[in-house]
Amino acid sequence: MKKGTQISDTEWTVMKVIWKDSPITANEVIEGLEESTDWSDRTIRTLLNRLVKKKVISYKKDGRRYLYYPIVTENECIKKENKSFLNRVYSGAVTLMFAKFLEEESLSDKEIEELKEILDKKKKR
Amino acid sequence: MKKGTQISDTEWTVMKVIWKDSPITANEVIEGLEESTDWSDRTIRTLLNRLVKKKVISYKKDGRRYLYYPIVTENECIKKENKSFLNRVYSGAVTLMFAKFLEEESLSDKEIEELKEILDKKKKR
DNA sequence: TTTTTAATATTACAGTTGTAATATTAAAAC
DNA sequence: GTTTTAATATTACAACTGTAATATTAAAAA
Repeated sequence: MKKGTQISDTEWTVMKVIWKDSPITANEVIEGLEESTDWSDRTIRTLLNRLVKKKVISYKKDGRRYLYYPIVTENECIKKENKSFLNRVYSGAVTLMFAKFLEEESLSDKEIEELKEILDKKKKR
Repeated sequence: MKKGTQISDTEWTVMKVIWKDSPITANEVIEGLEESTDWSDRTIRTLLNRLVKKKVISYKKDGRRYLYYPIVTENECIKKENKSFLNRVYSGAVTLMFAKFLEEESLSDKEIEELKEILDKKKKR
């Protein structure tokens, strides 16, 4: 994936399937999205092609099918998105962002404890 | 702002200026962005027009100038973006998102304490 | 070997976005 | 009142997106 490359909304949806289980055929991706979307199989194939063109995924031929696999890790992409979101909406202010999310998201006590632990670990180092 | 309306990257940049100080003239917005961007004044006027068309802002005439003001609050927009980001990248998993951000962002001990306090308050209710 | 079929490749098409340039118009200046 | 000028309005244009439809081709079936 080139430096400035972006993964669009719909492309993210496809990538989640691929990251979860690859190598994967087009048909398997299509199947994987059957329940959660109402996209035509054509649409999903278009998205696969675009992701190849963007060098986010690649493929190996297997007979007449392609086996797609990611060439960028999910973690890399997440980090990019994190940064871009944080800047776009919060001008980089992480704590403000956390506060805003906590305002609206309902978390269980357990989740809250989990987060506090993460924070503590963060502090120690 | 209609339900499905999106505010683009560059539009967000403009909106931050308007939310911070409105009513505001086009020239004031342009001035406000002079340092932080290298956009032509033309570009900024285009963005103002688009924001009006999207009903994110409106204006009152003042002689031959327009005084722009937001008709959607920053908080509303932030909430929308939060939700859409959380779903796009994390499929809605807040704690995972927090964890990922904490992995890469360096926070001061003070900030960490601040966040823990927010979490505690959250827990009590 | 010819036909069928299931993959992939190419093309479509309108709306959005980034990034302006040009045109029009109303207020100021003369 | 006519000219200048500074605002706004309209137009531009390519890349990216969402959402497919059609065309081509290589493998399978007959």
